[in-house]
Amino acid sequence: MRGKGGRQTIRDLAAMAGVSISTASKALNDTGRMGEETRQRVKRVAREIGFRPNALAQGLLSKRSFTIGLLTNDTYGRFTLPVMAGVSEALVDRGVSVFLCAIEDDPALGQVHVDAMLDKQVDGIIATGKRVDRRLPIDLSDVPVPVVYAFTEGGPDSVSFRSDDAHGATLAVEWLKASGRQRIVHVTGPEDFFSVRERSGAFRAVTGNGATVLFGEWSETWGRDAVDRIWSSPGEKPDALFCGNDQIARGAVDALRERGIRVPEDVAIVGFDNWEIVAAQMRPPLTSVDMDLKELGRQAGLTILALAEGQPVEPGVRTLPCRLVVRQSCGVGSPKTEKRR
Amino acid sequence: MRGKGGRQTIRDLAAMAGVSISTASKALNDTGRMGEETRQRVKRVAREIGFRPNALAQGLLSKRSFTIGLLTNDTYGRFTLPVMAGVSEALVDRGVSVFLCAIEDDPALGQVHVDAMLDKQVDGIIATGKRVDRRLPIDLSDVPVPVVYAFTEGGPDSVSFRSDDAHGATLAVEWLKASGRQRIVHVTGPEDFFSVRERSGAFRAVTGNGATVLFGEWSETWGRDAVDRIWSSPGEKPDALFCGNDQIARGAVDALRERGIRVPEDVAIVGFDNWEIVAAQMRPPLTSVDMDLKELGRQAGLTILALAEGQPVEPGVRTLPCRLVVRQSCGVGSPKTEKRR
DNA sequence: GTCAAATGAGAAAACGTTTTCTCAATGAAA
DNA sequence: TTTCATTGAGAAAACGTTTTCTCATTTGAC
Repeated sequence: MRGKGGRQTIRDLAAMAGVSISTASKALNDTGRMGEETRQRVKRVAREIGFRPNALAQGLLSKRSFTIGLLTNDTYGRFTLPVMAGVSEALVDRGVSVFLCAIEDDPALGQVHVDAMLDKQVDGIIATGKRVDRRLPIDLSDVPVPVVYAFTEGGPDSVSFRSDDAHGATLAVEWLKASGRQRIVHVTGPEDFFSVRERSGAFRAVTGNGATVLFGEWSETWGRDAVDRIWSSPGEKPDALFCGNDQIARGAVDALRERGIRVPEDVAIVGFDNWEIVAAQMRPPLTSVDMDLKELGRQAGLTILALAEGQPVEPGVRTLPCRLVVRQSCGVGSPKTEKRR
Repeated sequence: MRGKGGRQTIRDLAAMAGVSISTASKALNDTGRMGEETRQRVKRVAREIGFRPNALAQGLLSKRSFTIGLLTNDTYGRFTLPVMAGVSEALVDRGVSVFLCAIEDDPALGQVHVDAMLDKQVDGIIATGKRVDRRLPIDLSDVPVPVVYAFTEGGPDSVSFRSDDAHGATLAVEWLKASGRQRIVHVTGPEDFFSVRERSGAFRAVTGNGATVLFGEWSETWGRDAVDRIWSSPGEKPDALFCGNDQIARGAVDALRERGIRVPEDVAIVGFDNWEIVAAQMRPPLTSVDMDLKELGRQAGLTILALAEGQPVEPGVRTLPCRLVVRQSCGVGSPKTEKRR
């Protein structure tokens, strides 16, 4: 019935149901006036022939395409994928589809994608990236549709979402303290990252003044180097490491093992990002702070939808709480459940 | 000029250029007949006001939306992301945008996404997955638009693309042999994977009959276990391991190091997938077979476009050659370049 | 000067919807 | 019966393009 060359239009439907096009439309949308029997007949025929309205035609008239764009410069997709999943999940049952545009760091490419999306009359654009304190290489401040920023820096007066990294760090430290650790060291990424400063700030605040923070890069190598540096200097050694991401944690655990130091018995480890593919494969599996990027995506999706519908949305930065995903790198005494705020 | 409420339509453009709508349209599309001066004037005004035609209106008329859908059940995006990048790269400068739909393994969700895309009149759908010998949880055999399968099993008479895993395995083995290795063992994933059989088949063919193949799972743990098993059994030890993926390779390297066996001096390692984030962070960095999924995506994109334009495309499975990405896990004597077929 | 061909440009139809307007038929109140 | 409100349903306009027609004017050949 379907299939063969082009879909059924409302004109076909109207003919089959023996009504006019306008009546057919009104029947389907539960608007207008007509006999109940007529309305049901149209609906029944529609169901039978599998009629689905052409969204292009609807969009032309309604000025709503039920389409949004997700712009990202995060090539690996490590941050973008969860965000995308959240956006999609929030919007799919409202009939909204998502254009994904990976623009690397190329402004020209970005412009091409943005233009293509605007031509297609997207109802809004969500900008996302790989770093919360950097802008995308393209200026979205005067595109003619609403824009929401997620995990990337937005312009002034923009609506943006990011995780509450200070909260994440606090969760980690409190967990370590609660499991009896006294001397916690924070091994993290480059200090010019906003999230590094957020996390280390909270770390210092919660641990007290003296606590050590080591800044480096986002790599396993740095995790190993940091451990080497700590354990080859004199003085008391830490009984816990809070690492700035899961890769650093991985490097640290490897280096500890090589030194014959046991995790979690001698040293407990907490990571950041909860990058499943790393955290869960480690031995022992890594307890890690999850930024809940999917939820962030969900909220960004709902917000862009609200904006598209003309609802007012307060500009500003919204931060979302983190979660601690407990695995075995902090000891087995700990409950295995997740901890939420 | 732009921005304020709604974009300029061709009607505005025509008025500003002092011509009729039809003349404006023909001027922009270099069709129809008119004075050269008129044509240029229209184009100039269009440029000045930044006119861009509404793709919804164009699509309504032309039956082409310049939009395609990418359907995937690969949640991590490990395979989907490179494919997506290739698709997008191939299509963006032809004005085609891509809907990304992650459907997990949920048929109902898949149907919702497919329906939404069809409503939006996508010109075609590319189906992609996480495993070459499994179907998506939804039947695409009678959607009314062209479908191309990439890195997932397509129906009979479908057009599909996958990497030539036998070729990849051959590349790996020949590289190891060329660098003087004699006793190569293949440590790979579960035998019920088509790609495992492809690779191990080629491995056996190239190494000669006696060569050992160990089937297991796709994890670091299995890589470690395999090394333990090999080195704790009696007999001559291998001087090279060809691993079924990069995670297995990683586990193997870790286990070897713990045994004091040097990589690459004592044992050379080649991985599969060239998953940058794993392969490049390892120490030593891992030489790995790259399935060139981006190229696969590019070709899928071009193919779906051809189909959308009504060009005939031969059904069947197309396999694409792999590349060997040489890093340091096979010795430094080897050239540092990539090897292609 | 006549006629055919070429040129320049606009009118109108079409794409598939939704929405507003119109109108005839029905029913009820006087 | 007349009048008026209500009901059911269709006609037409609109959304922003592209394309096909039509037509008046100019050009060129004789």
